[in-house]
Amino acid sequence: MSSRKRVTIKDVAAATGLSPAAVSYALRGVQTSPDTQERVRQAAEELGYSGNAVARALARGRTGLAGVLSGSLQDLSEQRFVEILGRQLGRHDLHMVVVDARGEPDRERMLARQLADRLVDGLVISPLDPSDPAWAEIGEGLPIVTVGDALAGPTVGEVLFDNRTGVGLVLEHLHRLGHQRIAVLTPSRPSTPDRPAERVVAEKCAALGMQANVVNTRHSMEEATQAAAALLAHDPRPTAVFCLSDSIACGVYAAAAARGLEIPRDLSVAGYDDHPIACVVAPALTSVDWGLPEVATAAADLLAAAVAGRPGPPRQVRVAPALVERASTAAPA
Amino acid sequence: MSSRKRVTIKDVAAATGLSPAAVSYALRGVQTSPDTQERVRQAAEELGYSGNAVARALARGRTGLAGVLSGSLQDLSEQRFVEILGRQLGRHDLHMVVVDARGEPDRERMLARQLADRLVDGLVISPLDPSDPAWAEIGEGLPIVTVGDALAGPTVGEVLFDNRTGVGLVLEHLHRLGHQRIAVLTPSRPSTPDRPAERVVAEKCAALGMQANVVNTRHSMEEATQAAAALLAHDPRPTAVFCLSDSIACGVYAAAAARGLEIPRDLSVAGYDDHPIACVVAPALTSVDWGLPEVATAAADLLAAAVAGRPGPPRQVRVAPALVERASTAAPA
DNA sequence: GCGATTCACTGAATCGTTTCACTGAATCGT
DNA sequence: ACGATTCAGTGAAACGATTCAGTGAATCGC
Repeated sequence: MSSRKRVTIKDVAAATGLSPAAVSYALRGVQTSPDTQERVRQAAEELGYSGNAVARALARGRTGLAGVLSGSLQDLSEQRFVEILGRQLGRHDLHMVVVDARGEPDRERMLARQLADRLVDGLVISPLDPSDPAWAEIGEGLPIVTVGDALAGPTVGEVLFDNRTGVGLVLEHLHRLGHQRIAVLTPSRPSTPDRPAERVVAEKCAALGMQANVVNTRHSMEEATQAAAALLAHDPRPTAVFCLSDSIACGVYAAAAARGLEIPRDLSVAGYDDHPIACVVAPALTSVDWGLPEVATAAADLLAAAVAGRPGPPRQVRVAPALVERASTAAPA
Repeated sequence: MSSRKRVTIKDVAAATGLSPAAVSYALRGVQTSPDTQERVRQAAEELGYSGNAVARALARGRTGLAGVLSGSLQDLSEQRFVEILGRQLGRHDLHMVVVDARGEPDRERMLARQLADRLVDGLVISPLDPSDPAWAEIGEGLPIVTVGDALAGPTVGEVLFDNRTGVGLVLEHLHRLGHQRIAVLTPSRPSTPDRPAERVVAEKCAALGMQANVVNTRHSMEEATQAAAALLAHDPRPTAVFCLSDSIACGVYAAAAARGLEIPRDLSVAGYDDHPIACVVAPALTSVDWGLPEVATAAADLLAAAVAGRPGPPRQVRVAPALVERASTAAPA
């Protein structure tokens, strides 16, 4: 590609007859006379000089990069989260390194380790497996902000979802409508049956005296469609499906359509996270709103504060869920 | 956070009585005896050593990072593109730095410059303003793969959409159905009226003798909803709306619902990019499929090849569009 | 048994910045 | 006019790896 060599600060120094140190100062407008600054700026412009971010990062001990470790980027809501988070991190001059655990806790741990090697200044993570002891070690050397569940290790900030309430809102809603035999589609892998959200589902169903068939799938619409198809072929068929993401709910819509089931007449469907498309699918999807924009903003601010070295105890932000009742849930036939 | 200092290669060297160089070699399993390697590995483990990615990047001249410059991350299809691209880049041991131009060409140029400062090994970009002369300079020093439109500068690979055909498929479809007065919702900012896709729209409409009202909006569903609301309040109302993304189409759905218009009876709607939700919205959305997974794979492979220094001329991949007719388009009333 | 090759490892240079500790000159207050 | 501050700028030491050139020792072929 580039035939001629990269131009460094030394080249600018040579061109201006200054020392590299002076150039470094001048370019940042400190400790130098205005006319020197102008002279340096001009020379830099002419030579086409544009720093070397890696060298700068090594010297200053900061890369300006924030790691974002998504549990599953296939989920529409996580995609949206990344979009908004990026916008908010940008306000603090941080860029995102986005990596995707794809629902696999092992991969999540591996990626966190990789990123922690000083490539990123901090990490935002919505953990698949918040109880993994590895977090203690990783959080030791790197500012972490966790989103969703509390982490088994030190963090600089936590944006915690009250999943107990969130799950409760949906299950009580379905219970109130008269559903007794429901299915729950969760994005967990079998290897982490202990995820907080799922534990809450089991507890709450038991408390309400509902019979719940909990099925694991992934966030991809395609896989959720398959899982839902299997579920709906079951006899007796559940009267309602609670999906732990709106992406999964979309999969259920597709499976229901394929089977000729009409929502909500033949089947109630509830989602989770309240993605904007919940209003556009038909029938409009009942879901649980967490105020994702505020969540992302809080996460970004917490991380930025820690990266900038602003002191303070790990701050917690608790976000409350709100059930948004739409047209996809009704009393069973 | 971390009370004790970061452990470096020198610490491992001291612990094993070797030189830093030897440790460096041993950890990569070259030029050292097996038992030394084992000894080093063990010491590294005990000390909790885990390289410093920045220092490594400086020494080797590679960061292992690929920049991904999205035109507008609000677009569901771009989000999906990022997800798949990340998966494919991962196969080549590249992580993604994801940045969002948010539809602003100026921001796009600024971000490209920022990333180009050796922070990333290469850049994947779906350009908002492919004709910007700045690309020449940026592409000079950095492997770039462009997705969508050809860039006004050197690249190592191009995945080109045949927008002429893609736009033509939709417009001909609408024309065939009998639509004469249509609206086109594009995500462009007014500052780049010259984007290839839009130019094609104008040409094709003229060729078909259709009257097209081209309106700029953004990829966010909310903004598209507003733009569509204004559009639908117009008298005479267009009989069809062609949206240059499925996200925008979702906005039109919302606006149509708010106005009590039934799709496709009162209004035909066509999308672009064929996101999976096109099947789930109601009525199912007519859209144009580009084979996004293949596009992302091609882009990742092209970039990885260039980053790895494999030679070869800039390869071009042209992808052909396919119209997917669903239930959102019909003959006007 | 002897020169040539391989092997395992070392020391020092390198990557391109930033920053610390100085220095000589100019400016200051008194 | 004199000691004390600022100011603009320098040289060298970080930052933490990789890698080049070199060095003894062991191994090889013959």
